[in-house]
Amino acid sequence: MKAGTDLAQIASLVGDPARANMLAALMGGTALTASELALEAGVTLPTASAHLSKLTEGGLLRVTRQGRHRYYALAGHHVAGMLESIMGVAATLGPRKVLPGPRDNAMRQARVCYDHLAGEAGVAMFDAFGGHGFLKVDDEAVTLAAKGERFFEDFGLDLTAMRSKRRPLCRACLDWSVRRSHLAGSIGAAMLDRIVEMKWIRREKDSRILRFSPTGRQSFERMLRG
Amino acid sequence: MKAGTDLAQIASLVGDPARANMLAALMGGTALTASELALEAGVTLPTASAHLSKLTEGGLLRVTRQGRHRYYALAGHHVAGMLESIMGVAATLGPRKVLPGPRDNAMRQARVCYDHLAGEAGVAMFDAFGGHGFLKVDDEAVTLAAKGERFFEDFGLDLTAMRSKRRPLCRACLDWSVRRSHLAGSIGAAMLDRIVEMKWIRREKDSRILRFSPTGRQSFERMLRG
DNA sequence: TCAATAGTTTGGTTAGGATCGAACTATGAA
DNA sequence: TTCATAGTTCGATCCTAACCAAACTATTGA
Repeated sequence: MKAGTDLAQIASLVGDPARANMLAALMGGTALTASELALEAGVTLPTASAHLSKLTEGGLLRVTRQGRHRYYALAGHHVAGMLESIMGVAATLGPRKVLPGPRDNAMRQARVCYDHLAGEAGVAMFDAFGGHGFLKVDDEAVTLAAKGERFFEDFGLDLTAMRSKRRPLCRACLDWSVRRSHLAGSIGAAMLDRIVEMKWIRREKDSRILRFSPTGRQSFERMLRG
Repeated sequence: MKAGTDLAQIASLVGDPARANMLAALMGGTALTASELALEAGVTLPTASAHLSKLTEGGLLRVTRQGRHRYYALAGHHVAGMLESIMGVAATLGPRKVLPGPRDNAMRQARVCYDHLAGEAGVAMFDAFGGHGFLKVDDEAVTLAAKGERFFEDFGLDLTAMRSKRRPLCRACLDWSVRRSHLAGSIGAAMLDRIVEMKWIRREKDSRILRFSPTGRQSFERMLRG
């Protein structure tokens, strides 16, 4: 009985379309202001404000005030993980009836899943790392292999710093668009950071879509080949 | 926009207290009839019936007819996983104000989480397996070690059969009651089966609670010591 | 100090959906 | 066949919560 109440409380927060759209927008990983989120959800500012209070009250969002702006972000990885797992269930409900538009296609190719690379590019990267023996993949269980340590360090990641954090180094995250796994965890996040830093990929404004630059795609594919 | 709609659709199914209670009851892993679920949720049969149609329609439940009974169960592990992840988020929202009753205490000790052992006993088992080097644990990433293969085979599990399934062998599942991980995946499920089979533990009727027999607890602890 | 922008609060409207009783269908038992 | 039990469908009621407009507060800039 108790468990059910808790379940319902959290789920009902996500269960409203306006709020769900806000949360989906925040899956992009960047903090957004109340007005941006109102626009995203297609409601007026007052309505958005009420929703945002509920979400923060409910522990799903974290808010930081900056001057006359209020930036909202997901409260943590556990929330992001929960949202992805809900999307995962949604994705199993039969293939989409509507044909994917161009926007959806871009999403399917490469997008950010909270703070790491997802979509076909993410899956390809995950598979390549497994194939080269950088990661030891036992379905959902992923561990870093010695060969991988060298590779990631060479690529510019600071593994020792990451190990000191509580967050797991590698994690498999089920991709709702492709129904296969991509790389999450702190290495996943750091890889995306580095790839953006090197300008292989550019984040599209106010969206989860990632766009490869022509040379970036080449470099990325060269990396996958090892 | 699209992602938000999907999110809301699934989440709103879980977001109703009556439905959430039904789902929580089904986390026990056993299929239940419509009347049992009505009782569990505290609603009349007609209401329950409506909810159950929505849940099956929505792809969260699977129903099998048996004579004049209809047995409902979770549609799959992805649904169970989603529910646990929602509970996980709920658990982070500050410690419970109300003191845990005796029922809650039993739950906290040992319960079934869909099909594997959870609660303090589950966490203890997970830690022991990690400590003995049966499992290699890198936070959430868990892999089976050679030493573990021998152990589990000796304990009576058929690993080769499990490997042929799509389900991962080992997975860490965050325990909402203890805020630490326990063992899920097919090995987790098989371990619970075996432990019940050997009568170390007995499932309490119509509940997720597991009760150790006195000798069972001794054997269990002996196993943990290795 | 005044104007402009960001966000919250208040009050009133509306719609969706949860609920139940009563009538109906289906399966099993006598 | 007839009765009992399991479950669904229908119709009506009721309540919550989402929504917006307008008024209000807070921060920045001039």
